Amino acid sequence: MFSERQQQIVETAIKIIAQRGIQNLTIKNIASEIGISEPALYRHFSSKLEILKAVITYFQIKMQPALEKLNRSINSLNKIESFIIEHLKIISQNQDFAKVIFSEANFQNEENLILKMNNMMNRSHKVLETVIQSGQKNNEIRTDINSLSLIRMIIGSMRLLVTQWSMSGMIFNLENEGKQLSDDIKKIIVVK
Amino acid sequence: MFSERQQQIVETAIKIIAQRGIQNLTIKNIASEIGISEPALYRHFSSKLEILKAVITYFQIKMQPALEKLNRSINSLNKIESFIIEHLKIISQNQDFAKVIFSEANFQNEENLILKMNNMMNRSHKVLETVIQSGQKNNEIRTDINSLSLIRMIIGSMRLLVTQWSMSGMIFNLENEGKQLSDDIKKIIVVK
DNA sequence: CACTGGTTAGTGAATACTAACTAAGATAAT
DNA sequence: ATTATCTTAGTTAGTATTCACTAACCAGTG
Repeated sequence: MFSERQQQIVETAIKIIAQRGIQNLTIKNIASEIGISEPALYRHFSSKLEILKAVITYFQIKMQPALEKLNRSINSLNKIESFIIEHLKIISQNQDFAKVIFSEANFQNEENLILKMNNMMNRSHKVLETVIQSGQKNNEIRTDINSLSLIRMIIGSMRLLVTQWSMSGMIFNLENEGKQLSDDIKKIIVVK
Repeated sequence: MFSERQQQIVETAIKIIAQRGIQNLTIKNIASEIGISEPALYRHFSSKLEILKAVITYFQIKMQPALEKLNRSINSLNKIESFIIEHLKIISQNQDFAKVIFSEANFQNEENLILKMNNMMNRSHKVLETVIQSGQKNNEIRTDINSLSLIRMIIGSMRLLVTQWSMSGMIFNLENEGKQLSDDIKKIIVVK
């Protein structure tokens, strides 16, 4: 899908956004970070917009395993734990992701990018929704709470955790803190 | 604190960020939206950075009442409900806020702005933390869940709700949806 | 000898900000 | 009360810099 050079460009773009903000994502900065000239970039992407689209696609590819692994659990609560832990594992292994992935606002002014970003998010939410609803049917997850609220609490707290981790300068261990959060979420949603 | 013109500039800046993204927040765009010339802006703010600082201060001022009103309740659960509802009420009355206020990434490349934004957030979290901890002492809020996790679930779900509202084009009623979320949160944290 | 992936040199447009000037109103001196 | 001066908030016309992107050329590889 992406050539090696294209991958390098996308990774460099993410790095620049993470470290210096989207305002500093310029063709010149990407090129000089890689060590090639500006026009050389255009041999690999036809425009800056195409690079941004590729950034989102790259996220999608990288985060995919977090959605697949949860099928290995049968129990709904374990699936939810897996959903949380696997997402956080990938993010903590790709630290630059944290500053960029949940900042929809970064891409806000390009219709295409919003759509692409929304699709990615929605896919993720849909997976969690399915897990929750089947868990409620199986009487593993309490049914006196709206499933939409549960989704918002789970994904919302995950996202906030990542934001806090990123704003703190990655000062704490994301996976450990995620395990604690996941345990607390399980306690809260389980049928007693 | 802010002159009328300064207020108008700040409000226009928020409007532009909300509608066209931070990349389109230029002195020229602010000026022409207001109907004055670019240099006239510099009579009111010494630089673009000062305008962005003022944007954050403006948020702080506007959101302040949401933190004050919760003291009118005695019950901890009601305080939490008030925390959620009052925040959402202000945001739904200032729709442009939604796209900007929770996007820390927008201000990511200026040390001063990150600090200012973090302070604002932390103040808000501290208030909620106090409520939760005193609620746990009074046996109104369950103590088998880490208070930090509770904070993350409440604020995280609130933020996600606002993000979804904003990304959907404000298609649903934020306050109603917030009431539902708040009810579900109360159910989940109350001691039974 | 064509293709791939580089180069140098440049373009027009946009950006934050400045210089120099001005008209209207407030304040102060006579 | 009139005149002189200062301040405020605006203007037009610029500046240097940066931006995304292009033209034209070139060296190595199959």
